[in-house]
Amino acid sequence: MSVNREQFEKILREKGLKITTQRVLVLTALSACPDKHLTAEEIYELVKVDYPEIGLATVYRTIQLLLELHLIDRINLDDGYVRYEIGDLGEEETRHHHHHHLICLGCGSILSFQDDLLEELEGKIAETTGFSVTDHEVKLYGYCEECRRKID
Amino acid sequence: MSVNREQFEKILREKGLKITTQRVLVLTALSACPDKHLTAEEIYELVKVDYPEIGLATVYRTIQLLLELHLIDRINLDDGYVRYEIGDLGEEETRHHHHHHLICLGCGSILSFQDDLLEELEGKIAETTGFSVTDHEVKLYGYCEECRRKID
DNA sequence: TTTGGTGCAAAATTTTTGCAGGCTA
DNA sequence: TAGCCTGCAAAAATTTTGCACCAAA
Repeated sequence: MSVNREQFEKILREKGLKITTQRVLVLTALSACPDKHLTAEEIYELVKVDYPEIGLATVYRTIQLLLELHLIDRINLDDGYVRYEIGDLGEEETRHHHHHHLICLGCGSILSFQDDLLEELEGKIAETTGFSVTDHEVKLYGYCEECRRKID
Repeated sequence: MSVNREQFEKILREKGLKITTQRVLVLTALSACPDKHLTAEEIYELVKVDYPEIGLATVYRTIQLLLELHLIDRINLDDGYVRYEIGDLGEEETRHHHHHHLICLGCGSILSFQDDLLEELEGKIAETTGFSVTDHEVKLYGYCEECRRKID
Protein backbone atom coordinates (compact mmCIF):
# COMPACT_ATOMS: atom_id res chain seq x y z
CA MET A 1 0.00 0.00 0.00
CA SER A 2 1.26 3.46 -0.80
CA VAL A 3 0.95 6.50 1.45
CA ASN A 4 -2.26 8.43 1.62
CA ARG A 5 -2.44 12.12 2.23
CA GLU A 6 -2.95 11.93 5.99
CA GLN A 7 -0.02 9.60 6.45
CA PHE A 8 2.10 11.89 4.35
CA GLU A 9 1.17 14.92 6.40
CA LYS A 10 1.93 13.02 9.57
CA ILE A 11 5.35 12.03 8.26
CA LEU A 12 6.17 15.59 7.32
CA ARG A 13 5.02 16.91 10.66
CA GLU A 14 7.05 14.36 12.56
CA LYS A 15 10.16 15.39 10.67
CA GLY A 16 9.47 19.04 11.32
CA LEU A 17 8.89 19.65 7.62
CA LYS A 18 6.18 21.85 6.28
CA ILE A 19 3.08 20.64 4.53
CA THR A 20 2.84 22.58 1.31
CA THR A 21 0.43 22.36 -1.58
CA GLN A 22 3.31 21.58 -3.90
CA ARG A 23 4.50 18.61 -1.87
CA VAL A 24 1.04 17.18 -1.58
CA LEU A 25 0.40 17.59 -5.29
CA VAL A 26 3.64 15.94 -6.36
CA LEU A 27 2.94 12.95 -4.15
CA THR A 28 -0.66 12.84 -5.34
CA ALA A 29 0.42 12.80 -8.97
CA LEU A 30 2.72 9.85 -8.30
CA SER A 31 0.07 8.05 -6.24
CA ALA A 32 -2.46 8.46 -9.01
CA CYS A 33 -0.18 6.74 -11.55
CA PRO A 34 1.26 3.80 -9.64
CA ASP A 35 2.56 2.05 -12.73
CA LYS A 36 3.36 4.95 -14.98
CA HIS A 37 6.99 5.50 -14.01
CA LEU A 38 6.92 9.24 -14.41
CA THR A 39 9.87 11.46 -15.23
CA ALA A 40 10.44 14.72 -13.36
CA GLU A 41 9.18 16.63 -16.37
CA GLU A 42 6.02 14.52 -16.55
CA ILE A 43 5.32 15.07 -12.88
CA TYR A 44 5.81 18.77 -13.44
CA GLU A 45 3.32 18.79 -16.31
CA LEU A 46 0.78 16.81 -14.30
CA VAL A 47 0.95 19.07 -11.29
CA LYS A 48 0.79 22.17 -13.46
CA VAL A 49 -2.71 21.23 -14.56
CA ASP A 50 -4.04 21.91 -11.06
CA TYR A 51 -1.35 24.30 -9.91
CA PRO A 52 0.17 26.18 -12.83
CA GLU A 53 2.47 28.31 -10.72
CA ILE A 54 4.64 25.41 -9.56
CA GLY A 55 8.26 25.53 -10.68
CA LEU A 56 10.26 22.63 -12.06
CA ALA A 57 12.92 23.22 -9.40
CA THR A 58 10.32 22.55 -6.72
CA VAL A 59 9.41 19.28 -8.41
CA TYR A 60 13.06 18.24 -8.32
CA ARG A 61 13.41 19.30 -4.69
CA THR A 62 10.25 17.45 -3.74
CA ILE A 63 11.33 14.30 -5.57
CA GLN A 64 14.58 14.45 -3.62
CA LEU A 65 12.65 14.77 -0.39
CA LEU A 66 10.26 11.92 -1.18
CA LEU A 67 13.19 9.68 -2.06
CA GLU A 68 14.82 10.44 1.28
CA LEU A 69 11.58 9.65 3.07
CA HIS A 70 11.41 6.38 1.10
CA LEU A 71 7.97 7.26 -0.17
CA ILE A 72 8.95 6.92 -3.81
CA ASP A 73 11.49 4.89 -5.77
CA ARG A 74 13.81 6.00 -8.51
CA ILE A 75 13.90 3.64 -11.43
CA ASN A 76 15.89 3.52 -14.57
CA LEU A 77 14.37 1.64 -17.44
CA ASP A 78 17.30 2.27 -19.78
CA ASP A 79 15.36 4.50 -22.09
CA GLY A 80 17.46 7.46 -21.14
CA TYR A 81 15.05 8.87 -18.59
CA VAL A 82 15.20 8.77 -14.84
CA ARG A 83 11.78 7.83 -13.56
CA TYR A 84 9.97 7.74 -10.27
CA GLU A 85 7.10 5.76 -8.87
CA ILE A 86 5.18 5.64 -5.66
CA GLY A 87 6.63 3.14 -3.23
CA ASP A 88 5.14 0.59 -0.94
CA LEU A 89 4.60 1.80 2.53
CA GLY A 90 5.99 -0.48 5.14
CA GLU A 91 8.17 -0.90 8.12
CA GLU A 92 11.88 -0.49 7.74
CA GLU A 93 12.38 -4.26 7.77
CA THR A 94 9.70 -5.25 5.35
CA ARG A 95 10.16 -2.39 2.96
CA HIS A 96 12.77 -4.33 1.00
CA HIS A 97 10.73 -5.64 -1.75
CA HIS A 98 9.60 -3.26 -4.36
CA HIS A 99 8.13 -4.86 -7.35
CA HIS A 100 10.23 -5.56 -10.38
CA HIS A 101 9.92 -4.66 -14.02
CA LEU A 102 9.47 -6.58 -17.22
CA ILE A 103 10.63 -4.41 -20.07
CA CYS A 104 9.49 -5.27 -23.58
CA LEU A 105 12.27 -4.78 -26.10
CA GLY A 106 9.70 -4.68 -28.87
CA CYS A 107 7.22 -2.02 -27.85
CA GLY A 108 8.82 -0.63 -24.72
CA SER A 109 5.89 -1.51 -22.52
CA ILE A 110 6.53 -2.15 -18.86
CA LEU A 111 4.89 -4.81 -16.75
CA SER A 112 5.39 -4.82 -13.03
CA PHE A 113 5.49 -7.94 -10.95
CA GLN A 114 6.11 -9.01 -7.42
CA ASP A 115 8.19 -11.99 -6.49
CA ASP A 116 10.35 -13.05 -3.65
CA LEU A 117 12.29 -15.70 -5.46
CA LEU A 118 15.48 -13.85 -4.71
CA GLU A 119 15.33 -14.61 -1.02
CA GLU A 120 17.14 -17.85 -1.66
CA LEU A 121 19.80 -16.06 -3.64
CA GLU A 122 20.24 -13.50 -0.91
CA GLY A 123 20.96 -16.24 1.58
CA LYS A 124 23.49 -17.80 -0.72
CA ILE A 125 25.25 -14.49 -1.19
CA ALA A 126 25.43 -13.84 2.52
CA GLU A 127 27.14 -17.21 2.94
CA THR A 128 29.67 -16.86 0.18
CA THR A 129 30.52 -13.18 0.30
CA GLY A 130 29.59 -11.93 3.76
CA PHE A 131 27.42 -9.32 2.11
CA SER A 132 24.07 -8.86 3.83
CA VAL A 133 21.41 -8.00 1.31
CA THR A 134 18.64 -5.66 2.40
CA ASP A 135 17.02 -4.78 -0.88
CA HIS A 136 17.06 -5.64 -4.52
CA GLU A 137 15.99 -4.39 -7.87
CA VAL A 138 15.37 -6.61 -10.84
CA LYS A 139 14.79 -5.75 -14.45
CA LEU A 140 13.84 -8.42 -16.94
CA TYR A 141 14.06 -7.78 -20.64
CA GLY A 142 12.21 -9.69 -23.28
CA TYR A 143 9.17 -9.60 -25.48
CA CYS A 144 5.57 -9.25 -24.41
CA GLU A 145 2.90 -11.57 -25.71
CA GLU A 146 1.74 -9.13 -28.36
CA CYS A 147 5.21 -8.44 -29.71
CA ARG A 148 6.00 -12.15 -29.78
CA ARG A 149 3.00 -12.72 -32.01
CA LYS A 150 4.16 -9.96 -34.33
CA ILE A 151 7.64 -11.43 -34.61
CA ASP A 152 6.46 -14.95 -35.44
CA MET B 1 35.19 -13.77 -22.03
CA SER B 2 35.31 -10.23 -23.36
CA VAL B 3 36.42 -9.27 -26.86
CA ASN B 4 40.05 -9.03 -27.71
CA ARG B 5 41.44 -6.63 -30.23
CA GLU B 6 41.41 -9.00 -33.19
CA GLN B 7 37.81 -9.98 -32.60
CA PHE B 8 36.89 -6.33 -32.32
CA GLU B 9 38.60 -5.48 -35.59
CA LYS B 10 36.84 -8.36 -37.26
CA ILE B 11 33.47 -7.20 -36.00
CA LEU B 12 34.07 -3.67 -37.24
CA ARG B 13 35.24 -4.92 -40.62
CA GLU B 14 32.22 -7.15 -41.03
CA LYS B 15 29.93 -4.24 -40.33
CA GLY B 16 31.78 -2.04 -42.80
CA LEU B 17 32.98 0.20 -39.99
CA LYS B 18 36.44 1.63 -39.77
CA ILE B 19 39.08 0.55 -37.34
CA THR B 20 40.34 3.69 -35.69
CA THR B 21 42.83 4.26 -32.91
CA GLN B 22 40.12 5.95 -30.86
CA ARG B 23 37.74 3.02 -31.06
CA VAL B 24 40.44 0.55 -30.15
CA LEU B 25 41.59 2.65 -27.22
CA VAL B 26 38.11 3.12 -25.78
CA LEU B 27 37.47 -0.60 -25.92
CA THR B 28 40.91 -1.30 -24.48
CA ALA B 29 40.30 1.02 -21.56
CA LEU B 30 37.06 -0.78 -20.75
CA SER B 31 38.66 -4.20 -21.19
CA ALA B 32 41.46 -3.28 -18.84
CA CYS B 33 39.03 -2.41 -16.04
CA PRO B 34 36.44 -5.17 -16.18
CA ASP B 35 34.94 -4.36 -12.80
CA LYS B 36 35.48 -0.65 -12.58
CA HIS B 37 32.20 0.52 -14.07
CA LEU B 38 33.62 3.57 -15.78
CA THR B 39 31.74 6.74 -16.61
CA ALA B 40 32.13 8.42 -20.00
CA GLU B 41 34.31 11.06 -18.41
CA GLU B 42 36.54 8.44 -16.78
CA ILE B 43 36.98 6.61 -20.05
CA TYR B 44 37.87 9.92 -21.66
CA GLU B 45 40.52 10.62 -19.03
CA LEU B 46 41.96 7.13 -19.34
CA VAL B 47 42.25 7.26 -23.10
CA LYS B 48 43.74 10.75 -22.98
CA VAL B 49 46.79 9.39 -21.19
CA ASP B 50 47.86 7.54 -24.33
CA TYR B 51 46.08 9.68 -26.87
CA PRO B 52 45.64 13.25 -25.63
CA GLU B 53 44.01 14.52 -28.81
CA ILE B 54 40.86 12.43 -28.40
CA GLY B 55 37.65 14.42 -27.90
CA LEU B 56 34.94 13.67 -25.39
CA ALA B 57 32.38 13.60 -28.20
CA THR B 58 34.26 10.72 -29.79
CA VAL B 59 34.15 8.83 -26.52
CA TYR B 60 30.38 9.26 -26.40
CA ARG B 61 30.03 8.23 -30.04
CA THR B 62 32.22 5.19 -29.47
CA ILE B 63 30.32 4.15 -26.36
CA GLN B 64 27.13 4.36 -28.39
CA LEU B 65 28.67 2.16 -31.06
CA LEU B 66 29.98 -0.41 -28.59
CA LEU B 67 26.57 -0.60 -26.95
CA GLU B 68 24.94 -1.26 -30.30
CA LEU B 69 27.49 -3.99 -31.02
CA HIS B 70 26.71 -5.47 -27.58
CA LEU B 71 30.37 -5.33 -26.64
CA ILE B 72 29.74 -3.26 -23.52
CA ASP B 73 26.87 -2.84 -21.07
CA ARG B 74 25.40 0.31 -19.64
CA ILE B 75 24.83 0.12 -15.93
CA ASN B 76 23.28 2.43 -13.45
CA LEU B 77 24.38 2.03 -9.88
CA ASP B 78 22.12 4.81 -8.60
CA ASP B 79 24.96 7.08 -7.67
CA GLY B 80 23.94 9.58 -10.30
CA TYR B 81 26.39 8.41 -12.93
CA VAL B 82 25.80 6.34 -16.02
CA ARG B 83 28.49 3.75 -16.21
CA TYR B 84 29.79 1.24 -18.71
CA GLU B 85 31.60 -2.04 -18.50
CA ILE B 86 32.99 -4.56 -20.90
CA GLY B 87 30.49 -7.27 -21.71
CA ASP B 88 30.74 -11.00 -22.09
CA LEU B 89 31.28 -12.15 -25.59
CA GLY B 90 28.92 -14.84 -26.65
CA GLU B 91 26.39 -16.04 -29.11
CA GLU B 92 23.12 -14.20 -29.42
CA GLU B 93 21.34 -16.89 -27.43
CA THR B 94 23.76 -17.23 -24.59
CA ARG B 95 24.58 -13.58 -24.21
CA HIS B 96 21.72 -13.13 -21.76
CA HIS B 97 23.51 -13.35 -18.55
CA HIS B 98 25.68 -10.50 -17.58
CA HIS B 99 26.82 -10.61 -14.07
CA HIS B 100 24.92 -8.76 -11.39
CA HIS B 101 25.91 -6.21 -8.82
CA LEU B 102 26.02 -6.09 -5.07
CA ILE B 103 25.99 -2.47 -3.99
CA CYS B 104 27.13 -1.62 -0.49
CA LEU B 105 24.98 1.09 1.04
CA GLY B 106 27.71 1.76 3.57
CA CYS B 107 30.82 2.40 1.54
CA GLY B 108 29.49 2.31 -2.01
CA SER B 109 31.69 -0.57 -3.04
CA ILE B 110 30.47 -2.82 -5.80
CA LEU B 111 30.84 -6.57 -5.93
CA SER B 112 29.97 -8.43 -9.08
CA PHE B 113 28.57 -11.91 -9.14
CA GLN B 114 27.23 -14.44 -11.55
CA ASP B 115 24.17 -16.49 -10.91
CA ASP B 116 21.49 -18.12 -12.92
CA LEU B 117 18.95 -18.47 -10.19
CA LEU B 118 16.57 -16.33 -12.17
CA GLU B 119 16.03 -18.98 -14.81
CA GLU B 120 13.30 -20.49 -12.72
CA LEU B 121 11.63 -17.12 -12.33
CA GLU B 122 11.85 -16.49 -16.03
CA GLY B 123 9.96 -19.68 -16.72
CA LYS B 124 7.31 -18.77 -14.22
CA ILE B 125 6.87 -15.37 -15.82
CA ALA B 126 6.53 -16.83 -19.28
CA GLU B 127 3.73 -19.05 -18.00
CA THR B 128 1.79 -16.42 -16.15
CA THR B 129 2.23 -13.36 -18.34
CA GLY B 130 3.16 -14.63 -21.79
CA PHE B 131 6.25 -12.46 -21.58
CA SER B 132 9.36 -14.22 -22.91
CA VAL B 133 12.40 -13.11 -20.99
CA THR B 134 15.69 -12.87 -22.87
CA ASP B 135 17.84 -10.99 -20.42
CA HIS B 136 17.90 -9.67 -16.92
CA GLU B 137 19.70 -7.25 -14.71
CA VAL B 138 19.83 -7.53 -10.98
CA LYS B 139 21.04 -5.10 -8.39
CA LEU B 140 21.27 -6.12 -4.76
CA TYR B 141 21.68 -3.53 -2.05
CA GLY B 142 23.04 -4.21 1.37
CA TYR B 143 26.13 -4.00 3.49
CA CYS B 144 29.48 -5.58 2.78
CA GLU B 145 31.31 -7.57 5.40
CA GLU B 146 33.51 -4.67 6.40
CA CYS B 147 30.65 -2.20 6.78
CA ARG B 148 28.66 -4.73 8.77
CA ARG B 149 31.48 -4.99 11.25
CA LYS B 150 31.60 -1.21 11.56
CA ILE B 151 27.87 -0.99 12.24
CA ASP B 152 27.85 -3.61 14.99
C1' DT C 1 39.72 8.77 -53.94
C1' DT C 2 35.81 8.15 -51.29
C1' DT C 3 33.43 7.90 -47.29
C1' DG C 4 33.14 7.50 -42.71
C1' DG C 5 35.20 9.25 -38.41
C1' DT C 6 37.19 12.90 -35.59
C1' DG C 7 37.96 17.21 -32.93
C1' DC C 8 36.17 21.34 -31.67
C1' DA C 9 32.73 24.31 -30.31
C1' DA C 10 28.10 25.28 -29.90
C1' DA C 11 23.65 23.57 -28.70
C1' DA C 12 20.46 20.86 -26.27
C1' DT C 13 19.12 18.46 -22.07
C1' DT C 14 18.66 17.60 -17.50
C1' DT C 15 19.39 18.88 -12.80
C1' DT C 16 21.09 22.05 -9.19
C1' DT C 17 21.68 26.39 -6.89
C1' DG C 18 21.30 31.42 -5.30
C1' DC C 19 18.30 34.68 -3.93
C1' DA C 20 14.36 37.54 -2.88
C1' DG C 21 9.85 37.05 -1.50
C1' DG C 22 5.86 34.13 0.34
C1' DC C 23 3.61 30.86 3.22
C1' DT C 24 3.33 27.38 7.07
C1' DA C 25 3.46 26.61 11.78
C1' DT D 1 6.85 36.41 13.42
C1' DA D 2 10.61 33.16 12.20
C1' DG D 3 12.35 30.28 9.20
C1' DC D 4 11.37 26.94 5.84
C1' DC D 5 9.86 26.65 1.13
C1' DT D 6 9.00 28.41 -3.40
C1' DG D 7 9.51 30.49 -8.08
C1' DC D 8 12.49 32.36 -11.14
C1' DA D 9 16.56 32.66 -13.51
C1' DA D 10 21.14 31.54 -13.86
C1' DA D 11 24.55 28.01 -13.47
C1' DA D 12 26.26 23.43 -13.73
C1' DA D 13 26.66 19.09 -15.55
C1' DT D 14 25.99 15.77 -19.07
C1' DT D 15 25.20 14.41 -23.75
C1' DT D 16 24.33 15.47 -28.64
C1' DT D 17 25.08 17.77 -32.99
C1' DG D 18 27.02 20.63 -36.98
C1' DC D 19 30.82 21.25 -39.59
C1' DA D 20 35.30 21.38 -41.62
C1' DC D 21 39.17 18.48 -41.77
C1' DC D 22 41.48 13.96 -41.54
C1' DA D 23 42.35 9.20 -42.16
C1' DA D 24 41.08 4.26 -43.23
C1' DA D 25 40.06 1.30 -46.90
